[in-house]
Amino acid sequence: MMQKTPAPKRVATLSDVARAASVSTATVSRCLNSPERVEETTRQRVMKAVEDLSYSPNYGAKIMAARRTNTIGAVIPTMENSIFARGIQAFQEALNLEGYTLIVASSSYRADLEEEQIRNLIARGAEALLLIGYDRSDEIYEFLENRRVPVVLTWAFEDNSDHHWVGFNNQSAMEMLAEHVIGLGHRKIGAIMADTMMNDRSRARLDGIKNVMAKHDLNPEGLNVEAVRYSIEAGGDAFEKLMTSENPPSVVMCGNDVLAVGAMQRAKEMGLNIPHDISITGFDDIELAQVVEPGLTTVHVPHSDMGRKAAEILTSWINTNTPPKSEQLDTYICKRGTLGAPKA
Amino acid sequence: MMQKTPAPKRVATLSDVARAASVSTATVSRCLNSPERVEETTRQRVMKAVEDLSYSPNYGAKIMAARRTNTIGAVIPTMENSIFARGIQAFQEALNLEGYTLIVASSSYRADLEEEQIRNLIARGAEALLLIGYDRSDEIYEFLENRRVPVVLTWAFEDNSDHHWVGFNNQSAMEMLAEHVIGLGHRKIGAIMADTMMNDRSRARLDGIKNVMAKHDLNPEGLNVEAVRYSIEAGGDAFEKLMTSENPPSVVMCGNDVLAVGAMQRAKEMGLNIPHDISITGFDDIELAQVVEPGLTTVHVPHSDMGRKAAEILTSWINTNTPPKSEQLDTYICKRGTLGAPKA
DNA sequence: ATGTGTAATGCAAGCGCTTTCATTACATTT
DNA sequence: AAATGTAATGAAAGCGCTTGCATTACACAT
Repeated sequence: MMQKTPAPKRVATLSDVARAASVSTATVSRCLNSPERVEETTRQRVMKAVEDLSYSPNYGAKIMAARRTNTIGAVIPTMENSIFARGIQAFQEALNLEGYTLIVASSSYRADLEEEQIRNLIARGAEALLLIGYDRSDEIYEFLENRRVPVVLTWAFEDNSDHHWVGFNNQSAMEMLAEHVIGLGHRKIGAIMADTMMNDRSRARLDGIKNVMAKHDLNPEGLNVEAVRYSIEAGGDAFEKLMTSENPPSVVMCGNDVLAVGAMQRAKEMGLNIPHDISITGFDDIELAQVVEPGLTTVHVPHSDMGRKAAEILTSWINTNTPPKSEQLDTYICKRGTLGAPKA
Repeated sequence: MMQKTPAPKRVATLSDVARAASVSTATVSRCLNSPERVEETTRQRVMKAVEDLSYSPNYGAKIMAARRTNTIGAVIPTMENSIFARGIQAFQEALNLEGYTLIVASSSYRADLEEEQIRNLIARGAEALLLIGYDRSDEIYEFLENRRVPVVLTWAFEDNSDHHWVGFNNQSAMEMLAEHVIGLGHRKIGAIMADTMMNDRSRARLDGIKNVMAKHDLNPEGLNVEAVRYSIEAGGDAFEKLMTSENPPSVVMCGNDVLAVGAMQRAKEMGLNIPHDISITGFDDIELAQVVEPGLTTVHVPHSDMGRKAAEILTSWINTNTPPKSEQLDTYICKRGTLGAPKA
C-alpha cells in the first residue's frame, strides 16, 4: 500500500539527534558549538546523526538560549545605485571575519522609513547598527540609547558630539574641489544635489561650494542649485534645466557620481562637449566614474576603509562594552577628464 | 553619593511592559500583534508603557513561540557587480509586500561556499530560498528536501526536472545573438566567459554560440574562448589576450555586460574603434550597458520580472504548502552601438 | 587498593515570547 | 431577575536550545 502524502515529517530537533546518538542534548550542543570539548568517538557518532537527520538548529531557540544573535544591522538610503555598495561590502566582509552577519535595510532617503527600519532591525535582533549621516530625530536616538545599542554613524562626521562615527568631512572635501574649480577660472557654477532638507551630507557639500564662492567674492546666492533625488535620469533632467536657464553655468558640480553621470549623458545628447563646452564634477569616486568617457573628475571617498573601520568599532564595542573613539578619514580630489577651464 | 556606572540596566521584556500597564503578558502580546483584539483604553495604556520602556520584542523568543521567522534567503554568486542587483531588488520588494524579509548571502561563484551559505541561511531561520542556476551537489538538494525548504532556482531553467524555477533559456538567448552576429558577416568569433566548469549559465551561453557556429559551418573548435572571473579588469585582460593572439577575432562575445564593458575599455586603450575595428556584445542589459559609449549591444534579461515571480512562487508555496509551477521568461536582443559588420 | 585530579557527560533550569483554553465582565434577551 | 451570548482578559504550557553545576569515568600517583 503506497502512502501518497506521508505525514508532514517534523524537522529534527536537538533531542532527536541526541536520541539517535544516545547522548544528552548537552553533548550534541557542545559537539556543534565547541567540538573540542567532546570526545572524538562521541563526536563522530553525533555528527553522523546530525547528517542523517539533516539537522539544523532552530534559530529562535538558539539565540534565545545563547542570548546572542551575532547579527549587526545597517540602514542605508538606497541600494539602487552603487554609492554605498563598496563601503557596505567592506563592512560586511570585516564583520564576517569576526563571526557576525550583516542585515541591510534601505530607507529611500526618508526619515520616517529610516526610523521604521531601525526599529525593525532591532526587533530582528541586531546587536549593533551602522547608520549613514547624523540627521535624525531625538526620539530614535533615545530609543537606541535606552536599549544600549552600539551605533556608528558613517559617511559623515560630527566633532564634539556624543555619537560615535567614522567618516569624512563632506564640507571641506567639497571646498577643496570648489577651490580647484574656481582656480581654473570658473565663475558661473551650477549644482545638482540631493534634497538638502533631510540629508546632512548633501547640505555639507553644498555649504562647501558656497563657502568657497564667498571667499572668492562670488555671490553664493548666484549659485544655481537643482535639488533632485538620486538617479542617473534625475541628474540628466536637472542638468538640462540648468543649461537651458537664461544664464547657464560653465561648470556643474554634482552631489555625487550618479548625478554627474546622468548630467554627462544628457550633455552628450545635447551635443555639448565635455569639458570644452561644459565641465562636470562628481563626488564619491564609484566605479562608474572611471567607466564613463571622459573619466569623471570627482572627490575620492575611502569607502572601503570606512566600512572596515566601522566594523572594527562595532565589534570591539560589543566585545569590550566600551565605545572606541571616532575616526576621521581623508578624501582627495581625483582628477580625470570632465573638468577643464571655462570657454573663453 | 554618585553611582559611576549604573548597573547595566536590563532591557525591558514583555512582562515588564505588562507590569507597567497592569495587564497580563498575553494582552501586551495581542496589543502588538493583533491590536484590534484589545480594547481601545487598554491598548493606549499598553502602548504608552511600550514607548516609555523602549520595549522591542526579543527576536529569538518571538520566532520560537510563533514558529515563524518571516525570513526568506537568497544566495547569489556576487554582490560586487550589479548583475544580480536588479533581480534581487525586485525580489526583495515583492517579498516585503508580503511581510517577509530577505537575507542575502554571496558565494563568490564557489560551490563549497554556496553550500555553506545555504546551510547558514537555513540555520538563520530562512523559510524558503532563492538560488541561482541549478548546478549543485546532490547532498545539498537532499538536505533541502529533507528539511522541506521551498526552493526556487532562477537565472536559468530546467525543463522536466523536479526542481522549481523561474528563468530563461540562456542557450537559446545566446543563439539568437550569435545568429545576428554571424548574419552580419562575422566569421572569426572570440568569447570571454566565466569559468564554465561550475556555472551552468555560462556553459549554456557558450554552447549557444558553438551551436550556431556549427549550424553555419564554422568549426566551433575555432572559437577562441577566454575563461575568467567576472570583473571589468578581467574582461579587459581577456580582451587584450584575444586581440593579440595570432588570429584575432572580428567580434568578441562576452558572457555578461561587466566583462563586455571591461573589453570595451581595453579596446579604447588599445586604440581600437568600436564597432569599426572590433565588435563587442554583452549579456544581461544592466544599467552599465547604456552608460558606456557606444551603447552595448546585449541580451536583455527580464531581471525584475524574474525577481518578482520568484517571490510570488515562494510566498504562495509557503502559504499553500504546494509548489506553484515553474515559469519561463523571454529575453530579447538589445541592439545598441557596439556590434557592427566586420572590417572588409 | 585507595586517593586525587581531570576530562567527558548528563541534568535541568531557564531564555521571553505566543497561544489555547478558561474565566470574567458586561450587554442583551427572555 | 434570570438566562444567555459575546468580547476582553488572564493563566500557564510550551517552543528548542545553552550552560552552570553535578556526576561519572578514567588515568595516574600514592
